[in-house]
Amino acid sequence: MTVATNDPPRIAVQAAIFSVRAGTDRDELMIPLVRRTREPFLDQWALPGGWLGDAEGLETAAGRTLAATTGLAPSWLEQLYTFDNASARVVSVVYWALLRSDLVEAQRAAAGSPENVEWFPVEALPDLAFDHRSIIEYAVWRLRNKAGYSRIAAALLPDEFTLAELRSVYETVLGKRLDPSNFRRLLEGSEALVPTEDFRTGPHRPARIFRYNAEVDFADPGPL
Amino acid sequence: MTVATNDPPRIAVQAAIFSVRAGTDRDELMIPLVRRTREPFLDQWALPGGWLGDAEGLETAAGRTLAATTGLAPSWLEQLYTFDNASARVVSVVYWALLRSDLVEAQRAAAGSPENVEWFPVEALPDLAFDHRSIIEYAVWRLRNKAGYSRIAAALLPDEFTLAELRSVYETVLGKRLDPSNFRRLLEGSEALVPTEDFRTGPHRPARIFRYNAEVDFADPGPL
DNA sequence: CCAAAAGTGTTGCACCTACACCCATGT
DNA sequence: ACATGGGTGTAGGTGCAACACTTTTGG
Repeated sequence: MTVATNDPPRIAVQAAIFSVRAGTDRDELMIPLVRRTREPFLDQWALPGGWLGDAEGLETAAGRTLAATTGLAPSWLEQLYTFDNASARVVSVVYWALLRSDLVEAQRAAAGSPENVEWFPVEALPDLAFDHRSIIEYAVWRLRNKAGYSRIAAALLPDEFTLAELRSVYETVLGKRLDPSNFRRLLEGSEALVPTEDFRTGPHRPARIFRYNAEVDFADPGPL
Repeated sequence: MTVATNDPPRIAVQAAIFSVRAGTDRDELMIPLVRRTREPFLDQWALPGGWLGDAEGLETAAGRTLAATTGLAPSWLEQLYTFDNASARVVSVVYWALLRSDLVEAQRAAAGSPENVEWFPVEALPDLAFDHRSIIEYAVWRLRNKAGYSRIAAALLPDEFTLAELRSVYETVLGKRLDPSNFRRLLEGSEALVPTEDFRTGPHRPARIFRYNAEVDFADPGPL
């Protein structure tokens, strides 16, 4: 692919999309990648994305990419960073997103995966096109970071969940075990969760089911 | 200004540039703005910026804007956010930067301010073009935030400084008074500063002069 | 009765805040 | 001498991590 030196730069939008998958030991943080169908990096895995459409907003374009890749709307979507590739005359705006794991499962069962899309654990990525590996690492860093002071992890779960399920998400995202009792106290003190009257049963004492407090925001003001 | 619907979007780069100015009571956080010379928002104040040049990198363009506005190179430069204005067919990548206050003073004394550039305290901004006011508020939020866990504030001072001078910068950035003794302990425990053998004299006990420890980074991995 | 997870209580440590106090200089 | 800021010491409080312990279910 050759580009005339004075073409105006084109604008691409890409998305690092995260969800969690139940694993045997602990859960895994998963990300969907697409196999490239053209040069450069033909047949390599890459972040899903596309060109910014005429009269299209950046976030809209990111949502469109998400829908094309997963058939779903994100429960969280935030801009990550804007990269330039002066030699290729491309500026690429990368977003990161969270999807509810139950919706991902349902969608896969119903519609299967689109051609050329595959989910990988972030701990075991294949070779990636461009510098997409370091972009993903940066996105993971942001996710971890934000999980510390915000309630984002909730966006990976259904509306209703037990504390153990939520804790498992945090453990997956943060990559370390958390003390159940301390975790409970932290969240019960935070106003972020509302207890329901329902319980999840199993071979153990029933666990109370919670939902998010819709009043509570996800911290940090955002650009606007 | 009218734009054909199918023009490719143009890419603008803007910079929110910060420095501190000694005030009578406490110091002030200052930001340079430029008066617009064309519609829309003719004659209103706005963030300095310009179009991304052919084959120019984003950060390079931000540095160029900085030099044009202040005649200086920043001691800190970081991408803030990318905004779109679909109706105007513009995508604008905003950076934020820190300048050493001594260099700003020296430059003003030597060369004066460029035409149409004026520094304002962030606490007393004029009416601004576009949504630049909220962009500046977001940049201030990021600066405050980062000052908490990083050593950025140092980028606003000369190479050598006393603890009181550094504390004053933190107080300006964070907008609150800090306890001198606790501030000292915090930084002395952090490895971020290296004591020199010099002292700053005045009508009081001489204050030891410090410099930054070049080994210490400014936290957070950045996108690459 | 036992295993397993839910949920409660308690203790200790680390860190931060506030503030009392001494030190060294210029005027 | 004294005013001013530099610099040290210390006591109280807050929050978190670790862990012992009780509770409630299914098998």
